[in-house]
Amino acid sequence: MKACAHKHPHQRQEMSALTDRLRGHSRKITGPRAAILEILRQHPHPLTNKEILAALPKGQCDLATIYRSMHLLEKTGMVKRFHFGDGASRFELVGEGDDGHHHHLVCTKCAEVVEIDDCFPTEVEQRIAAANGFKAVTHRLEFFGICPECQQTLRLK
Amino acid sequence: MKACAHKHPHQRQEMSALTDRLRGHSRKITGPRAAILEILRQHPHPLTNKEILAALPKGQCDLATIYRSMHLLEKTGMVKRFHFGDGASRFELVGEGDDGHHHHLVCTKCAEVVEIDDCFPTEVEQRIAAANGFKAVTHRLEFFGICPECQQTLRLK
DNA sequence: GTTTCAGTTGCAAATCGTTTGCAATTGACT
DNA sequence: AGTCAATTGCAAACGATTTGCAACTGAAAC
Ligand SMILES: [Mn+2]
Ligand SMILES: [Mn+2]
Ligand SMILES: [Zn+2]
Ligand SMILES: [Zn+2]
Repeated sequence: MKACAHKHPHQRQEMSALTDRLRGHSRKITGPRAAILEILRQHPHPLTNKEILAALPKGQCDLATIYRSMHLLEKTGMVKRFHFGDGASRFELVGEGDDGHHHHLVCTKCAEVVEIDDCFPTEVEQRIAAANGFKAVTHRLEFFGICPECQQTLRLK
Repeated sequence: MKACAHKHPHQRQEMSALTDRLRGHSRKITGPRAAILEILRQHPHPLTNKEILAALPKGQCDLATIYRSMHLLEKTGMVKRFHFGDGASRFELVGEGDDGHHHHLVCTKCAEVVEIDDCFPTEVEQRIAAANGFKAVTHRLEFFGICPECQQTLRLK
């Protein structure tokens, strides 16, 4: 029995580990980047760029810089991009060596997000890939519903 | 044994059936709407609004009208909206009585789309919903990979 | 067939998330 | 401290989508 070999989702990463990873890609550790990483570190859920901006000490960093930073972090595999179906991309820190693949359960009323450990069955995915001659097949999967609190709210109306 | 009771994916619908459904929602059958429905009828895959516009006899209808029509058709349950992760929404006609829930396999190189019949296991989804106290849980799921033709192309480079 | 009017449309302007050009700034190395 | 490529802020540009508004048109009612 393996003891949690690789799936430690949402374990807060050390800031030094993060900056080391950036340096490893020969990138500068700038004020804005450190601030952004700090925000991501503190939030174990996907954040939009605007949410990151709002969480930042005001005037700490321009929105355009956040967009550029997220591209960089995505390219270096330090964050994973998620889509919840509204227009905006959301980003979450990814553990070293992890590819960040996982899924969420989102409340369609209040946007609460729950991290989900289940994944689409590999065998079925492989069968789908093979049946259509596709290679390197992966998937995006998100769940949507009404959270307990919003069920309450609805009942009262 | 039931003979294909409800899942007849992508069976081309009669235009009259479509206009009847719209009338059923007390909406006018206008030139633009008929033209849009005709395009959707002919395409068994999700289309962006811009693709619909391009497929339309030129000048047949304004892009804003297509956006408005897709909202209407979505609200009345005649089309289903899909997200492939690029900015744009895509729409597909939904059979009468069907909710249109299904998934796709998309080539990340050439954007070819394959319709998929598999779905996320209901039992697992229910377990996820129950474990988190969520109600009315559903999911969005799309597969991405490299299609046979693009595998060829890549090999040649 | 004509009248009537709410529903619909085209067009332009507005909005939203995101990208980009550019000149000024700044980490990291010497 | 000096150098220089990488980085940033700011404003303009962009692509998808929405919206205000005046003109227009199905379809129900005469
Ligand atoms: Mn997550
Ligand atoms: Mn489809
Ligand atoms: Zn998965
Ligand atoms: Zn499904």
